[in-house]
Amino acid sequence: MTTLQPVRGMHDLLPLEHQKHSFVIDSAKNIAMSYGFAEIATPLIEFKEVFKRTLGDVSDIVSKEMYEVADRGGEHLVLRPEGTAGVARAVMSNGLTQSLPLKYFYAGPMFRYERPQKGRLRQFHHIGVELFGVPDSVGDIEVIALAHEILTTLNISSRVTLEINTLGDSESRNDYRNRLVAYLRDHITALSPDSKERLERNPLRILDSKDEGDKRILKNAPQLTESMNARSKEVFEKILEGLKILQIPFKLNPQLVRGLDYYCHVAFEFTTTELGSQGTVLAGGRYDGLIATMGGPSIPGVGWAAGIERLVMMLTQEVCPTPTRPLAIVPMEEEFDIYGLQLAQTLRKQGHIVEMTYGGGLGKRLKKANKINASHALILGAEEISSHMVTLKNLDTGDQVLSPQSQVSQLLKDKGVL
RNA sequence: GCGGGUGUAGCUCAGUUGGUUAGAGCGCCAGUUUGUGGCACUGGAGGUCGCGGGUUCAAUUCUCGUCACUCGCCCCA
Repeated sequence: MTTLQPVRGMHDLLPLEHQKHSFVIDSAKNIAMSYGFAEIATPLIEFKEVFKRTLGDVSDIVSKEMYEVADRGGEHLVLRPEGTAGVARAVMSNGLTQSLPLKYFYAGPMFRYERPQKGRLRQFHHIGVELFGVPDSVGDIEVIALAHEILTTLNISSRVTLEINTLGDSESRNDYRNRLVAYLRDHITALSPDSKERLERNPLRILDSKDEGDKRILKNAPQLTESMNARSKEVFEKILEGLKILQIPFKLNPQLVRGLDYYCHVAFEFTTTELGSQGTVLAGGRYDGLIATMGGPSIPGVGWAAGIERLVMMLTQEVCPTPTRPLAIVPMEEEFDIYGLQLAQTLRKQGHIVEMTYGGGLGKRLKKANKINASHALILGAEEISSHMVTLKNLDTGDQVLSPQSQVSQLLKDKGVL
């Protein structure tokens, strides 16, 4: 029995669920394309270095959450834990840095060796966008506007809050980091065990600690804004101004920081209270140093990623498209099946969705037609076949008419049925 | 990685203070209906009570372990 279980934290996507995933992906992709973003796909497996260098050695993702595989040549490979580093790698591998800007959309599975929960799986799915080569705030604004539009189309933007903050440029960020560490060192004995450890590895993350004691200490801690230099402040102001003009509501959150090393300047998250402790639905920011960190030229970038499973959990019934009802081919006897297949083929070419019914007589097959939620049954008995006719039965009203096979498509289209 | 909860039919859940053949609703299959489905009625299939060890004359029930899911922490989308 155990071997029939899927691997922990990895789920099958059955048709009902898969439809929702596809709906999210297709909606997002279409909107992204209307902004000029083009779809890209990178391998699921990369050299470990790709993530180690970009995400930062101290991040949990790199230090303990990567699925590692050694290939037969002894290379250290990993299943990708996120999409940005792979896309950045592809940009360089393919020499795409020559014609900027680059605007990419991607969707696909990611892998993290974490303890599964609702909305947090070991194999999960992201959609995301990356914009390379635009240093100005328009880039940030546009990318956030794109995110907002996708969430609006999926009908979840009203149940989500855009939280936004700036980490400043590296000068500002380093200055703040030093001041924060100095302050916290004075209070180290009162810090929670988690935060004591973070003080060494990733002090900025202490800012969103949920520990009450930590929160008390942080009340008097130096503020990020105090360390912002003039340019960093100006850049951030411009972004906020742009969001206001585009009427995208946001909430400043000075505690919002990023776990991953490559972020600078703006950081943002669309969060919800509907998903328990997995409140972040879409998150991103600017990563001007990323390409350079990987050994490429200094090319700025900004982007975001969203968890498809989390988006799917927030979908409401109304937005999910209901699949078009099929037409059911109902041959009355097995020997007529082949005529049914012929008719089905013709109708599909004319744009209809057509399903065969398999096995049994008329009664049984109508039952099956009903079960697949067909709108009409196309009945083929001895009489119909000898005269090239078909009985078209409306399964909602029970009405039926005899029609020449060659005219049944037109008949349906006249009634508005595809 | 740490702490708590849960696990009985395909699904949602009853139940057993440890005792013979473990139940319901929905779903599924068949029949009433061999050229007419849905509704109704009748019948049927489907469970090693998550898995493994321990206690006991006897374990689905008590106990330990394990796996999965779930809630919180960590982290993150």
